Amino acid sequence: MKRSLETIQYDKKAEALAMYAKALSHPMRVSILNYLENQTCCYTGDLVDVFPLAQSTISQHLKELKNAGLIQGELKPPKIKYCINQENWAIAKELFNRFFD
Amino acid sequence: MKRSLETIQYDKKAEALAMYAKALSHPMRVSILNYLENQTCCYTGDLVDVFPLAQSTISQHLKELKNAGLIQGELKPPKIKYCINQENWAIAKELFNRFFD
DNA sequence: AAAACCAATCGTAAATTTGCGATAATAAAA
DNA sequence: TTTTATTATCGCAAATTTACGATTGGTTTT
Repeated sequence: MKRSLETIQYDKKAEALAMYAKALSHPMRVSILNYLENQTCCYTGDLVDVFPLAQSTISQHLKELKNAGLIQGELKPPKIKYCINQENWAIAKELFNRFFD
Repeated sequence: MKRSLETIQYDKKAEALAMYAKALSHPMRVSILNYLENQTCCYTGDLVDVFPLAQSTISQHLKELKNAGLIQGELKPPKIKYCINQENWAIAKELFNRFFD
């Protein structure tokens, strides 16, 4: 896109909130997080069984959630166990709480 | 994108949360909402003065927030006064509250 | 060492998002 | 009625997102 030359500087909290919101902006990713909240943890394969999306697509969504810091993966060869990252989860929770007054 | 033929059916609340999250997924839109929370209401022109983005771009962001239901516009010719849509705001707040346990 | 298992990454394609300038639309004011 | 003020919309271009199948990369069995 034709961008302004200088990158716009936004408020740090606004940027952080937008970052987490972006991670939550797809129903599949919200569903994954809901699933994780109930199951405590899960493997990629569990999600592939539950949701009608290709394994590679689900893996991509997991990657985005991981990049946003909302989940973390633990090597449990040959599987990978994903859990919610409680620390960042709390940060996001606080951000949204404050945002919505 | 190459989509599955049948559209995937997600949980209604997951879809609603994702919809609101999408509206919040850009720092400019978060900034607009922060501004609106402090000022109660504002005109498009106010935002054009405050933020270094083209008027058309800001108008587009406002449109997205309106489509998501988070704000509403009141004709105040020749201006348009934007306010937070309290009803939907409360719904979104509740959704995020529940989501983050 | 070879085979099997599971998940990440690559390559690709289509859709969507973001941004801008230019133009249109609407209503008030002159 | 013409001009002015304000905001929305259009048309375009670049970037990003979403999705898939195919391939690769680690580990563990065999």
